[in-house]
Amino acid sequence: MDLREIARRAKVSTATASRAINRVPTVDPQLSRRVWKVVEELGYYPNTQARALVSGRSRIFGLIVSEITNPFFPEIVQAFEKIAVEHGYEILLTSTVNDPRLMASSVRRMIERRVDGVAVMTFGMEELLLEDLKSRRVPLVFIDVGPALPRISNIRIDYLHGIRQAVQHLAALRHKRIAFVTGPLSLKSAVARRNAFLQSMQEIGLACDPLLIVEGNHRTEGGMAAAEQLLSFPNKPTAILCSNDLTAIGVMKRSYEDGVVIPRDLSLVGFDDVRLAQYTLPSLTTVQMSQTDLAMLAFKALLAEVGREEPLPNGSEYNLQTNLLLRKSTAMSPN
Amino acid sequence: MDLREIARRAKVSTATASRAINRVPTVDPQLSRRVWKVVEELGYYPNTQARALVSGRSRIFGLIVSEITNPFFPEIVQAFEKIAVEHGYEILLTSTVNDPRLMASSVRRMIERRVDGVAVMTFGMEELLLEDLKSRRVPLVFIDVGPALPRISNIRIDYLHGIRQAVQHLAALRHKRIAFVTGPLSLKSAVARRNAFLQSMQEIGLACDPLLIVEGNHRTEGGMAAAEQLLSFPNKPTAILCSNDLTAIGVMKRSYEDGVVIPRDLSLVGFDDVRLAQYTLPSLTTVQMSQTDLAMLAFKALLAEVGREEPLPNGSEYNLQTNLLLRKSTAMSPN
DNA sequence: TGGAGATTAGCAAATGTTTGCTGCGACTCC
DNA sequence: GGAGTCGCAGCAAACATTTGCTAATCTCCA
Repeated sequence: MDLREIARRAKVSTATASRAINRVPTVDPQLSRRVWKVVEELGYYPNTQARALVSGRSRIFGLIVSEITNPFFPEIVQAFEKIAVEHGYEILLTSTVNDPRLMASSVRRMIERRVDGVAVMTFGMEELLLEDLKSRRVPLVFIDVGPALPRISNIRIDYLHGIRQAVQHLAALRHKRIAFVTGPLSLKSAVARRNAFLQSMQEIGLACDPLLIVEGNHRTEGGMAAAEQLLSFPNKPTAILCSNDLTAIGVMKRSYEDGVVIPRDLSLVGFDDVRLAQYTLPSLTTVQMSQTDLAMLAFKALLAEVGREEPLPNGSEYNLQTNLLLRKSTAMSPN
Repeated sequence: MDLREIARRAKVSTATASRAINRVPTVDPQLSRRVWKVVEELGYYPNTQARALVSGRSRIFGLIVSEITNPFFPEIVQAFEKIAVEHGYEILLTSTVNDPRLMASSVRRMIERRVDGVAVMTFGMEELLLEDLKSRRVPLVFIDVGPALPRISNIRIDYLHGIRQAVQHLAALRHKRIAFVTGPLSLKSAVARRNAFLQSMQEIGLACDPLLIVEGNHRTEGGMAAAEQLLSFPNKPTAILCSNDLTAIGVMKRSYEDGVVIPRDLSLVGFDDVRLAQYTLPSLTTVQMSQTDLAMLAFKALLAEVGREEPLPNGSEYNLQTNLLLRKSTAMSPN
């Protein structure tokens, strides 16, 4: 069943049928009604491929995330999908699992499906692989790491604000030896978080023992390994700040196994505020970075770019704040 | 840059260029090489929309899940995406959040994009809304609830196997008062799990106090509410089995708040085996239902259906086993 | 009554592929 | 050497839409 069929049954031309369906105002209301009647009766849905072909717009946005199984991302996907659907867009989701080959294949898939724009939510990996997209002038939106070029937007995340709050919160609880478990340092966002930590410590004149900065991988195992290391020191930290919540969950796990009670013996702060952070034992104090806002900003950035006739020479910028969320995993320092 | 451009530069017709790109064996290797050279040089990617239009196959499969933020589903999405990409398919993901309107809009989006098949992973809600897909002869695959019709496959889940293991495990630990927190009973899968529990209890001659069967919602809050209720009884259960892991995490949370120590005071068993179940405190004994296998079965079912000339009159069936996974949340009954 | 102008329906081209069919050239076989 | 066969390149139609342009009809006024 196609538009011609509709046109035939409504006794109009396909042109008129098309215009009626797209609610072009120049078509006679009576004809329009006739067309719509047939459409409803037959349950006709326009063929998006044909539409895309002639209009040159696929109404698909790509969404590249680093790992859909990291609970941070499903929330983004959900929010992005919601707003996309509201605007008549579809989403092409790819999860790169930090594998350059998968990233390359993602890009290829996006181009083949002729996406109208791509949100790159990998927080700083493999941007070089996006050359193909750039050269095709596909609007892109990045988290922090996008170059200042036409059609490329950036969402700037204020890591410092939330992390400074966290450090000051711990300092107020008399913690002096505060450790930081980073993400993989190949990730720009992980480096940014660590730097925000270092700066916050320095600001309030707290020494930062290099032994207390250990590299994790933004996953639970990394948190466990880091905790194992940190808790083995004779002069162990009394508080640990983590580059993301999954890492903090790993630290919790390892502490539990070692009989270290949180928050009595050890204060713990995460980053991201994944939904599950409310359900850890004890619930996790963490720096919130709103996944919903992030997704909405990214979508709006793309939509704005698609709508622009002449792209801005340096792309546009959006900002996202982070904020400390107090829960139950921090307490006064034991010593 | 399109196929015509490639053909022009390689000095062949578009027909030959097309065949070369699709590796049709009848084209002269020399011409083929010429075409491929140009393709590589220009970084040409075929336009999937045009392909879909003429071939009548979009090479997109729809994937409807009930909630992408439930950690059970991202694993499915990841596995489904992986196998789909390996077979040159794209995936159109929609999350219905158990909202009939969203389900309806999902279906509409799938039809508009002309998906070649849809995997319905909602475990038993709103199948009636899929009429549109059925009437268009789109291959569908369901979990348990699909009608026996041509082009409709089912993945039958053997809930009883794993749940029976769980019940017997608890019985062996001398538990007598075993509670069960169900999912929303509007979900067929939730009912099936509860029934498997009842049957398992009966098999070994354990009484089943109706007060100990309480309805949750497959989310953490539901687990918390259920635990609150169960732990308030004077004659409280010594073990709780949950319809999914999120529920179990809620039960854990509430128990922790009430000072009930798992597994010393209360044994707990989940269902699903989400990745996080390894990281709860203590780690969660649960009935595993492999998300990867589920996704792969679903994909294969769709692929088989797409490849079939004449559909089977009653669709096809696939089976998935469930198995108890022992971890640390169960122990000998305290009394 | 005629003509200008406004309104709106429909023709046909265009989008980027795939593929059935035709036909050309070369080879085989008797 | 000629008929038959085979291999393979290319023409052109088809897929389902949108949209620029043309033309037909109508309105209104001189």
